[in-house]
Amino acid sequence: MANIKDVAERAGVSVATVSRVLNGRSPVAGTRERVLAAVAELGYRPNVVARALRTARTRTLGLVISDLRNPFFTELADAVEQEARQLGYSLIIGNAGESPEQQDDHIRTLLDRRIDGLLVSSAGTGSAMLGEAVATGTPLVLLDREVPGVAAPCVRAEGRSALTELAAHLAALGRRRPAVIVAPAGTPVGDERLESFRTALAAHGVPLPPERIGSSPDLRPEGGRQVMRRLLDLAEPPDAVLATDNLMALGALDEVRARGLRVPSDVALVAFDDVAWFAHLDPPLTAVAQPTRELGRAAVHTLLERIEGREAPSVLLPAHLVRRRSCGEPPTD
Amino acid sequence: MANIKDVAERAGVSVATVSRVLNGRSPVAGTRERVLAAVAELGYRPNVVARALRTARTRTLGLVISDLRNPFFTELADAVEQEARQLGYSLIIGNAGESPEQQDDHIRTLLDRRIDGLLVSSAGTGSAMLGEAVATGTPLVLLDREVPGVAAPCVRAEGRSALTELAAHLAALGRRRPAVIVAPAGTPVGDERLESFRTALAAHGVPLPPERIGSSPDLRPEGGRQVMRRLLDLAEPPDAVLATDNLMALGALDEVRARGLRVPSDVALVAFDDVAWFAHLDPPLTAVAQPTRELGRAAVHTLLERIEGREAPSVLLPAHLVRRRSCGEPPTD
DNA sequence: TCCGGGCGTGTAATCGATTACCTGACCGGC
DNA sequence: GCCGGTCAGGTAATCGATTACACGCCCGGA
Repeated sequence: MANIKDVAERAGVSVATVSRVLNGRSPVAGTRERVLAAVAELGYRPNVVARALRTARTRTLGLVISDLRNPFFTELADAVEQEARQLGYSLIIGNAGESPEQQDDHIRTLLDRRIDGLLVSSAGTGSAMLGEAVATGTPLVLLDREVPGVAAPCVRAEGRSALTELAAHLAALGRRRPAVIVAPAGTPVGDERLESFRTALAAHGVPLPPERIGSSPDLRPEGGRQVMRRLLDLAEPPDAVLATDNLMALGALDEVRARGLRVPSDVALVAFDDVAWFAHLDPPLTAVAQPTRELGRAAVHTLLERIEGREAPSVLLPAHLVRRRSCGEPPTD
Repeated sequence: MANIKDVAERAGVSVATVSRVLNGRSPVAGTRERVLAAVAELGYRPNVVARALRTARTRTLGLVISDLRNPFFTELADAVEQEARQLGYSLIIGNAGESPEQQDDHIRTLLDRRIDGLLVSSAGTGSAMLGEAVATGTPLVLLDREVPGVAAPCVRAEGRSALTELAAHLAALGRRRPAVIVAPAGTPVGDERLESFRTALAAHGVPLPPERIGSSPDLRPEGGRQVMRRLLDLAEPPDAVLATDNLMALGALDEVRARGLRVPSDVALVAFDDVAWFAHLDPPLTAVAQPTRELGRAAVHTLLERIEGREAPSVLLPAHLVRRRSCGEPPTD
């Protein structure tokens, strides 16, 4: 592959001039054209590696995602990638698969590659490498999940208003015994969603007793199914269940069906994260939709602010309720 | 961040010695330990960018995936990433979103970054940049989709045996009017699947007339739904439908339900690509499962062969039928 | 005692760009 | 006619590693 020296020789100028032409600096018309002609003839493309070494900027961002196979995170990763590319950055995606060790492994690799900035939707309750990242001075922005003790802005959605709407929706439909399937203990988002929902229900005089709150062992269908099993075995089983993650909701739905029960007539089901598939389930699932694309966009912008040395606050975007048929009402559209 | 010179000074040796210690060459015990101690004290990590410039190897692979939001490709990307990482390579994923322009954009960027090798599951019928990649001498391996005119090995699954099994399965269940929803015209995999299925059906004396073959305008649910609409409007509607992609199958299912018909009693439904969600649909979908993990693994290995300058043949792995309930039989397990 | 070989380590070139600094040409004003 | 300013463009240092080559030391054999 041709390098800058080849171009310089062909155009009869020095490498400095070639570099200046390509970076839009001084040269005059005649020289400029000769250089551009040489570039075109040789099919020259600057070596990004060499440039990165010299300028100490790789124009690459890193994204460590907690679980790429969870469709919510797939969408989020896609949104981040698109925004990054639009702004001239490449993105290296690492999938932690909900394992803190793999997450650390990825962060380590990304730091070694001298990425300009790092986005992390942390698996588990955080990890040692996050501190290391901050220590090296690599700009860091947390995505979707807050990590206690890590000094970095966090970009995520808040469910308060959507859950308020949901509580009203359920109350209007006469559901009086709600239950919640929450993420494994210690996940901050899960706790927040639970509390918001409890508060919203209370406003309608509907209680949320401890026995109708189940913590799933994992963020996968099987975990959701286990909790749903326990809930349906209750002497007074719930008439509406909110799962705080889309995969857990799927497992919960499996359990309902396995018992020959029906959604929504026997029990209403609502999920967090409105993934594309929900519209194709039977019945289509009512869901709290996070603004995925905006989250990705905001995350990249926040990170770029930090890369350019500016302070950047955390971002909280509102989620909203998408009413479908899993609570017993016809869809609004 | 500390560099190799800092380590050398601290250990009282030259940079060459540090490099040799870190790369497992000559130095003797005493020196070696002093260097390692200095490395530990300074928290030194080699600068991958500088190393890549010098050695002309980035230890990075590129993957351009046709549509990251299609769960089949998400799984495939995940499989590729895991295998690459295990072998000491990072992976940069680019999502083409089924657009040849975006695909070219990504390939361009990846070549500029001097990745060691490129994996592409090409969107559309291929693109100009694929030729460019070959021209630069960057090792290239095609994934899932063959591209005519591009001289590169292709790693994919073949459905012949699974479709033979499927034809027998359908025949045994008394389905005599099969139909197929194929990918947009010109997609080689789609054509192959269609022909394999036709041949397999013929062995059971079941015809597949042209009016029961519908080509979808895209690889998304809406396209599948449109074709299904046409099929169900036929004077003699099909009693079994095979969709050659998982998203088209979803749309087809929507149409069946929208008409108040049932799967499998009114029409059987089978999809290509066994994505995790299929098991959670109602009824769980029978599917032709591609060996995703093995495909990813084989793709990375094939690419590494080429990177090391060896010839590598194309790889064809067998898909297999996963029987669930969407054709009318209870699941085998 | 001297010489050769092997081994450990240092010196410096190199990868391909960017960029600070310098040079020389040209022009205008006095 | 001389001097200073402007500007295009060249020279060379630099980023942080790897590695060819050279050097010096030590040891063994003649």
